[in-house]
Amino acid sequence: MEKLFEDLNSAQIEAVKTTEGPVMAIAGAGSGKTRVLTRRMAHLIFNLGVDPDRILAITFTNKAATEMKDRIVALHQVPRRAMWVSTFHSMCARILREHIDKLGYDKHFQILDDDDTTQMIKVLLKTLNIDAKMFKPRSLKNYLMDLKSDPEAIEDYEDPLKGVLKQLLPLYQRQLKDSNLVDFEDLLLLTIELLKTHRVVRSYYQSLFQYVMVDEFQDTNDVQYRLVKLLVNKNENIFIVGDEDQSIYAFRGANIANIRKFENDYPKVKRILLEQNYRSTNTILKAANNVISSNKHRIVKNLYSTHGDGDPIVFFKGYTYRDETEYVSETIRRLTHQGYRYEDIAVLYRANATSRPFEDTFLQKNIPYQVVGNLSFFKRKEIKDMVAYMRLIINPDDNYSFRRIVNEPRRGIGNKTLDRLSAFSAEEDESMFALIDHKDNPLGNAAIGKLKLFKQMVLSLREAIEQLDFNTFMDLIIEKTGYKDMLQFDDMGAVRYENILELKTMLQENERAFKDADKIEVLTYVLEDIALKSQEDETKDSNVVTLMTLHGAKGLEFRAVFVVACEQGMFPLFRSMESTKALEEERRLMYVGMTRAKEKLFITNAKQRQLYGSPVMHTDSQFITEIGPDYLKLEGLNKAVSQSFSQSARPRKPVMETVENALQKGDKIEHKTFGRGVVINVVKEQCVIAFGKEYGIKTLLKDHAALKKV
DNA sequence: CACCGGTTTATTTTT
DNA sequence: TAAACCGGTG
Repeated sequence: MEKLFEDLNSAQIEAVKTTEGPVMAIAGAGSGKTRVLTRRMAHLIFNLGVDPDRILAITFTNKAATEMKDRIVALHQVPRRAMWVSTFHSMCARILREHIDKLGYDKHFQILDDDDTTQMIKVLLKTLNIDAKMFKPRSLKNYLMDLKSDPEAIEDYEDPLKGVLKQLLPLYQRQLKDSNLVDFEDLLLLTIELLKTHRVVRSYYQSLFQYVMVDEFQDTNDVQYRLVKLLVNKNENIFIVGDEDQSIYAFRGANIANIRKFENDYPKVKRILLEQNYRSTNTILKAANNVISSNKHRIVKNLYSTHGDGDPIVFFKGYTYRDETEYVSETIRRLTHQGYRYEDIAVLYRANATSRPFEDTFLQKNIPYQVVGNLSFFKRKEIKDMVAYMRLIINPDDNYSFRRIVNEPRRGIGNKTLDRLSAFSAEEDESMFALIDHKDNPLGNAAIGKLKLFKQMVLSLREAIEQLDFNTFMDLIIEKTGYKDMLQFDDMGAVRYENILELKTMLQENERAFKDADKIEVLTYVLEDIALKSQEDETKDSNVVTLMTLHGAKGLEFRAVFVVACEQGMFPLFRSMESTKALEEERRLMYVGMTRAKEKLFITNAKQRQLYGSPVMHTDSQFITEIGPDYLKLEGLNKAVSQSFSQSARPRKPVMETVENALQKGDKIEHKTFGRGVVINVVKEQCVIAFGKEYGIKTLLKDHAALKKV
């Protein structure tokens, strides 16, 4: 049993062995945080005899949860299902599935993902006669979610937005409940409500979870913090791990201050610092440290590594993005000749769209790759449609799914009809599906006829489910709904059909896992899984280069890492350049990116990049400057034009200077009505300016009178 | 109601 | 650039 500790350093051992009372581990990048968590869990189970299901371990992503479970299972024989190792959201779903009836929902509730929520808001805006141009559904969604966790905050908004939100929120919430749906925020909030209002349930879970661990604590938001507090019992056996330098989810409400708050709320807390880095070379660590040290207000850590200095970081600058993708491809080729495998290499970028040109080049050069997280499998239209069919079959009250597929494939049921039926549904307080053959419904006979046929079909599928295995059941769905026929006329039909087959496989796997369970229960569970795992994590393609966002890379490591498109405006993003807070978060993102690399780090960019379809000139990311010249080896344009660090050395074209002296990219401006903004592009007489949230991005005449440089 | 084609518009990160 | 949106026609 001492094996559990033999490859740990003393700080790590302390973190593993201190099981009683509140503990906070400040874990720098690459300090073996996951190892500590896993060992701690193993220590509890095997040395101290704690039941696996009495430990609650919260991770940030499904990927992390799966990995942790794998490690424990591999280490010792513990049944997977017994463990409470999950994300906040899936933990909540698991609790609610058991108890949600106490809050007036049905236990077959389904989970609405973000896209669904936005769609729903769009429809609601229409019924409220609110112009979706003035109030973007996407940003309304964000406001709405914020408001749900903090209803008081409504007073902080100003009319007309305030008025819109006041109308929208109750309507949205009622629709959800009527359809027996919950959104991501509800999962957390309803669980809190449940625990607060039901003493018995609360004390059950509090005594069940003898030990609670929370990973990536710097990324918890206030609601999640509240939830953790509710689950921890008076023994206060809570262990949190975090690193404020890696907090990159403020946009989702993550609150770094929660780390400090934790120290206040649990005064007996023991603080452990994990400073030894097992991952990167000292060059990489020092460079990353140079970058992050520009952030104010942080606990200064002293990361060190025993891996030596290693190679310098390469900074390649290309003229166009083509140069950049070429360079990355060639370098990958070279690395593979030096013994690197494709799976040792990652290409990281700020925004998903950046992956495109890299994919093109890799394809052309036969470099095997995998893009993580872009259009996830479960977000594809055909999959969403199939899911909607299954949801409606399980739960006919689900107006949202009803609307999605009632005319997919085309059944001659148009928007007019649906709007009427929807309004009627609101009046009668019954689902659209149920009201189809209501005697007073305000629809034409033709429409009623078509709707009745649809209803018949859904009901017959509902009857079929208990008798059939999932394989036959899915076949029946695509057959009866006409979906299969529709695909034959679709250019993408074959691919879409393939995807549906994949979904079928997934259902069958679950069928096998829960042999004796009721079909509807299993299906409910699978649909929940799909909603929570919109970020597919089972793409375990072997030996391929990984392309992903910097956010997606959190918690991972690679022997060689490329951080690409490092230009002012791309990374950090234009929008983030206005406020220090946003800029500091971008900087942490850079820190996370750099510290993913074990041996080799490449930072690349291009002077000119295609943006919104037209070429735009960019300067180097300020983060490159922040690394400082000592750790960088220059390649590409850098070499020819000498260093980008001495501004004066760079020759300028005087012609452009005079033409464009009025406004330039990156200038901060003030507009009479739109307020402050940043110029993100200048094309001839026009310029594109990013204003604050309310106004978004606007294209204006460059020398407009309302514009003023600040 | 479905379909076509022209026009506008938006570009961050994720459970 | 590409996807979403709009408005007119069959």
